[in-house]
Amino acid sequence: MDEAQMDLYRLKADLLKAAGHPIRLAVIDFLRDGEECVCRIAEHVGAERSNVSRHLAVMTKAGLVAGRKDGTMVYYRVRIPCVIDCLDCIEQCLRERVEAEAALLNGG
Amino acid sequence: MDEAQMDLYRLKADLLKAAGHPIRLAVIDFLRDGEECVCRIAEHVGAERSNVSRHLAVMTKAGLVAGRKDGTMVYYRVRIPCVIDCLDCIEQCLRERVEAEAALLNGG
DNA sequence: TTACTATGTGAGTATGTTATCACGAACGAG
DNA sequence: CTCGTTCGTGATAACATACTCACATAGTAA
Repeated sequence: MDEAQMDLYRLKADLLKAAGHPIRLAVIDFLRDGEECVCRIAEHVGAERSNVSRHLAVMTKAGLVAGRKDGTMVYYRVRIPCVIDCLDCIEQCLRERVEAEAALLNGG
Repeated sequence: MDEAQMDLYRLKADLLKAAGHPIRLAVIDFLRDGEECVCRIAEHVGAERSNVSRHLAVMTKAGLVAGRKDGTMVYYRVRIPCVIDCLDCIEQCLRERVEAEAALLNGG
């Protein structure tokens, strides 16, 4: 097991962990169409602002999103465009799994 | 925020969390070309068998992999084919991020 | 039967994550 | 200036995860 290869796995795992929370997925989805302030994000996902702020910090550290300050507001946006595609791919995985389970139940 | 939508986010997050560990990513990568027993997996990723066994249990619960018993051995395989594509997509995200950072350093 | 192997699991410890509350810094309005 | 808003963060508690060791189970082989 190559150590450089293991480092790549670590980077990938960090990215996956940063995305692996329902609130954070909801945030990313909300930012699909453009930037939003923390206040609106918190309202949309139905969580406390301080909590959302921490989730945004986690995603910022992972490079998933980025914030832009404007007065008292901070507007966040998705930083890597293909993250959206990845999440759609995950949803496809979920559908595949559900279909496989259904096939199993039908004696496939 | 729709409750059904939140449930979908929870499912996605569970899948992402199940994949979000370097050892587990190494295992999935190792299983690209077919099934392998726990013994060989543990040897390949350089971790204790009991530890690998637990990681496999996590991934099995999430539906990422599945095991097949044959004598004393248990052979694991990737259960959802498109998981492989997803991970390649994640790697692409990593590359995009690195390029964005490089562009930033070059004054882009 | 005994000896050996492969696998999984209970117990314990260490570490990491999440949510909440209270607070402070930064900014705009008046 | 003061007041209210937005945002982030320290402290804490509750919870989840990861790893190791020792052991149990289930199978193979002699």
